[in-house]
Amino acid sequence: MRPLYLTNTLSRNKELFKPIHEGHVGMYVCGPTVYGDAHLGHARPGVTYDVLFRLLKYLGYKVRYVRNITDVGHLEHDADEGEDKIAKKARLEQLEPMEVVQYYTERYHEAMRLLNAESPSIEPRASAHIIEQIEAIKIILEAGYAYESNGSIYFDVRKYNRDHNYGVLSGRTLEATLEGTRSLDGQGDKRAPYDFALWKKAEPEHIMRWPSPWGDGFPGWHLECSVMGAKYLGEEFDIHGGGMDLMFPHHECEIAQNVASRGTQGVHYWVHNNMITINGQKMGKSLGNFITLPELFSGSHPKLAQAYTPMTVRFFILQAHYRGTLDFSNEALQAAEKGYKRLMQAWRALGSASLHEPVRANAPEGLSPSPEIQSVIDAVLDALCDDLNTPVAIAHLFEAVKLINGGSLSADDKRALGVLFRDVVGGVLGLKDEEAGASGKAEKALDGVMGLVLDARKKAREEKNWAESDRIRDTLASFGITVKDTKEGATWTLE
RNA sequence: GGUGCUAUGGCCGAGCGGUUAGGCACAGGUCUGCAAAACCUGCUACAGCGGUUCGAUUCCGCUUGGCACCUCCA
Repeated sequence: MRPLYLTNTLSRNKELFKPIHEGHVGMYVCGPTVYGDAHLGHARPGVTYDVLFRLLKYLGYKVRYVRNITDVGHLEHDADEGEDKIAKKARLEQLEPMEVVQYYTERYHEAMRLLNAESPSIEPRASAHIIEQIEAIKIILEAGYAYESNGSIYFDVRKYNRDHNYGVLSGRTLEATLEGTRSLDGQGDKRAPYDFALWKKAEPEHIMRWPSPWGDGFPGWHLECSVMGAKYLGEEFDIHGGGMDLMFPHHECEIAQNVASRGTQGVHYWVHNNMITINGQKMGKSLGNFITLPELFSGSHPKLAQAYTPMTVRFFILQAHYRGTLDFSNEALQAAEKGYKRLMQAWRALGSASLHEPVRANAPEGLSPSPEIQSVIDAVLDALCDDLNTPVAIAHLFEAVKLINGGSLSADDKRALGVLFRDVVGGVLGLKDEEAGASGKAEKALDGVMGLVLDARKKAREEKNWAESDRIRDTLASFGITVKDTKEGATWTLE
């Protein structure tokens, strides 16, 4: 099996990936809070961990990929009464909380589907694991690392830090944590500002609530990942992914909870993707640069010069390394769109037969491509296995594009590249040709009609009737159909 | 204030102690009735100041700038 290296936040180093159980990988990724539409930021982990999932499978691992849905809601401190986000939205729209959850969960799934992100193996909901969370709290209480205060349970960070290291992941010390802590609502119940809630007492107006030994309430927001990760992947598992903004406090607290409740940090490799910025700044509702995925795909946002297809967005994300910030701008997206199209065009030139075949996780079998082609193939795979270096992999793919466009490839070279595109571009990077293939009835009809039209134009050209030829081309262009004359004849694309 | 990250050519974005990343844009050329595409060529950057080194964009220090987290956040 080809070795895979991943940057582990715990060590801040690139480490050789070794799964706990040979041939199997357990991977947990922090999923969305479903109280609003998925935004540009969600696309980053959505695509990044999808590629990791696909790559692991390509390498031959059997992978269980768990991505949670946070439907209990987190405390919203900028809300009036520390009201639950989901409950607040429900109040505003006069909906049941679970109705909101259902609606946005489906919207999220649709956005991920459009981005061609595969479904996780398990997608557990926090609300379906209240019992497990209560059990975990009991254990932490018994272990002495939590205390009850006014109907809520808090994690005793100071005590924990005496026995263990609170800050292994983020590199913070307790004092450092204290420095920046601001005074927040409901701090009065805590012994120390850095203590975090395991269980929160529900005020009467709080809609989302569950009974517990400590009265009606809801679980603290760090707990669900600890509990669901252990439930579906075991008390120790291989990979935990999420956004860098979750590193502290969320992931740090997860580790503390794991150690306190089961005596192990639980996670072997912490993988963190960086943020997407807009003109150098983080996206935020208050900054007015908050773009949702539906808006991005339809172009309906003042910051957008045009609509961008899901594959353009995916390609755009893949063109940067996941650990660096990625700056969004119309220019950058437009450049990505062109690059993506060029890559797809080369794929098409390779022969459409290889486009939609099922992926088989094998190296080109029985082919003997030229050394030049083989080295490109190796370079692409090496890059992907080097901490998911998709930009370098793509750079090498463009070498292949040049060779393909150059035309003098042997049959074996073409087939080897066909396998590379099918398994890696399609299978691992998850890129698909948005223009390929007529699938619907209307598309098939258009295909036929276009054949007819181009036939007529061909006739006109043979008669050197340029006026008629150009008239057809210009008219088609006004419908958004671009005609290009190649050596093999005219081709067309619909914008 | 604390913690961490970062500073690359017109734009996006890799990388590295000595070699052209790549994409987009731009310019010239080939091809073409024209256009587009494709192909070829050009554009050779690494914030500033010191240091280590035979040699630094790549390592170290300082300066200046940017960003993120510390508060829900992908």
